[in-house]
Amino acid sequence: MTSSSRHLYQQIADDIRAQIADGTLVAGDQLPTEAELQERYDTSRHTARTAIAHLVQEGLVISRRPRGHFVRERRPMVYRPQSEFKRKPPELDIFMTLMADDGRMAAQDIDVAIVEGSPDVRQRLQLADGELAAVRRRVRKVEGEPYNINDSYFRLSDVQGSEIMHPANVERGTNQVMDELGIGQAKCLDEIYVRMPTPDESHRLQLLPGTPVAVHIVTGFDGDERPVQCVVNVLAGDRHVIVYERIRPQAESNQ
Amino acid sequence: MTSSSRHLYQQIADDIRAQIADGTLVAGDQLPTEAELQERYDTSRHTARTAIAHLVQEGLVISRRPRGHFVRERRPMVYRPQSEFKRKPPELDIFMTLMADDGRMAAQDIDVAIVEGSPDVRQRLQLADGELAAVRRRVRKVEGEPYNINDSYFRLSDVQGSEIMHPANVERGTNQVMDELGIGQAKCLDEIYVRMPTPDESHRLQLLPGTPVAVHIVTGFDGDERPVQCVVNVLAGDRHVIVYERIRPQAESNQ
DNA sequence: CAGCGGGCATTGTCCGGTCAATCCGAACCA
DNA sequence: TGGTTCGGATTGACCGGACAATGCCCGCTG
Repeated sequence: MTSSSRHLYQQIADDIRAQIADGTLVAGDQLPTEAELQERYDTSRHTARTAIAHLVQEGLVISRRPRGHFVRERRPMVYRPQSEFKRKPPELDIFMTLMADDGRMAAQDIDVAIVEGSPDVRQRLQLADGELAAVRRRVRKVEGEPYNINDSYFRLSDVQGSEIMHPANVERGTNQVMDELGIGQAKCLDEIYVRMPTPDESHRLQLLPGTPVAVHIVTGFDGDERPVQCVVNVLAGDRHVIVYERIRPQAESNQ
Repeated sequence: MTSSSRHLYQQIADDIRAQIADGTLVAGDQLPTEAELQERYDTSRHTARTAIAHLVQEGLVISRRPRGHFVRERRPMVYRPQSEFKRKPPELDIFMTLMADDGRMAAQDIDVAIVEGSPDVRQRLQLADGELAAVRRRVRKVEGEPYNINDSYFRLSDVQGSEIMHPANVERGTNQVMDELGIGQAKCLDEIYVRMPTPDESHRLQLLPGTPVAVHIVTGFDGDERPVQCVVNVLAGDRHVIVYERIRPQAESNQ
């Protein structure tokens, strides 16, 4: 069927991948079982397994033991870092309607702690030696499934005794609270890293094998360029699209 | 050493992962060989291999056959979607200096073609049935290593006969050319998807196993909300940080 | 008809092995 | 001294096998 220079497990994977690409196999379909592949390609179970394992690592296929392997589906939700600063809901949504954005934030587990913070966080908050941070840790869930991990770090001295330290949902938003505390953000810097999850993240987000994560770090600065907040978001790659809108600086129509 | 309920290959992987986390093993260090692990944990080579394979898929470890397995290093370059629209180089670079941003764009291979375009692209450009697109495909390299794939799609009717159709570097930038053609962009929409690479992408970007990609799609609109350009960037996850700056709308200091 | 339980198909974890491919370095030769 | 050859260490690609874990279905039972 395929060329002979490639390894057998690659040929098997290629064949299945091609079937997924051309629509012979669609999302939700079951793949041939390991035993079937073993027979069809006249090989060992080990080689058939290796082929499937590669497809799993590519995020194309999931295993539902002991039912078999299935073609994976992908339904990303829109993740919009800018919405934090925007009053109006976004316009510019030509194709957005495709996305499954219906299911609402059902729940979020919140806990608050006083911590040292990782070097990454300490650096971004420009904490002095020995200075501590407060962190609000949230796991956001949609329909029971965890969607992202959201850890917001503050200088402890900025927020001590405030509403931010209470492990309850702040209805009007923590940004509003920060404004009231006189540490409102004037601008912020977003960094997005892409990598495979740690086993811990994988567990907390209930990620399937072959699912990378996006780490979105927001460092907020007040009017004097002083960092006042550092938010670390870990997003499941298969459940998100990150969206930004950009307007050209000297644009004529700034509706 | 570790608990017994977890599987043996997981224990081995956990131990090595812990050593990487706590600095016993640092970037570039060699891992124990499969034979060593086999003996140390009194197991089969297969199990030792499985443990290492997991670490490879997590992006923590690379194989340099036949020298052994090594702790992977990560040196991301800053990728700044907004720079396209900014005249001045960015300010707000408190910790940016950490990043290895020194090596310059050494080369980029360009080719131009007239294509139908994938459904994704057609939809974003709002192409009518049968309408064709022009595409400038680029692979950008730094020091010989490919860094990202950059495919810019245009409506063929917009750019036919223009400089954009020439497979050569356009010194003053294609955006400038588009302005001159009267199809300048007023705003644009960025989408960022995170997933594992296809084998083709993996090959073109020379990705190591366990490296996800970010797909950054920019749809550019003119003053009348008409899409005039759609750029698809595929970025190697281990070689990029995506960075945005955001200024609060009604900010007082808009320096 | 509902609930329980046991068989069964399938994947997951392990064991054992062989041979090939690859890079390094040391030994050897010109 | 400089190049070349060759062996060794290591990973990669396969083979074969055994048993465990897990849902699902079906048939039995109350």
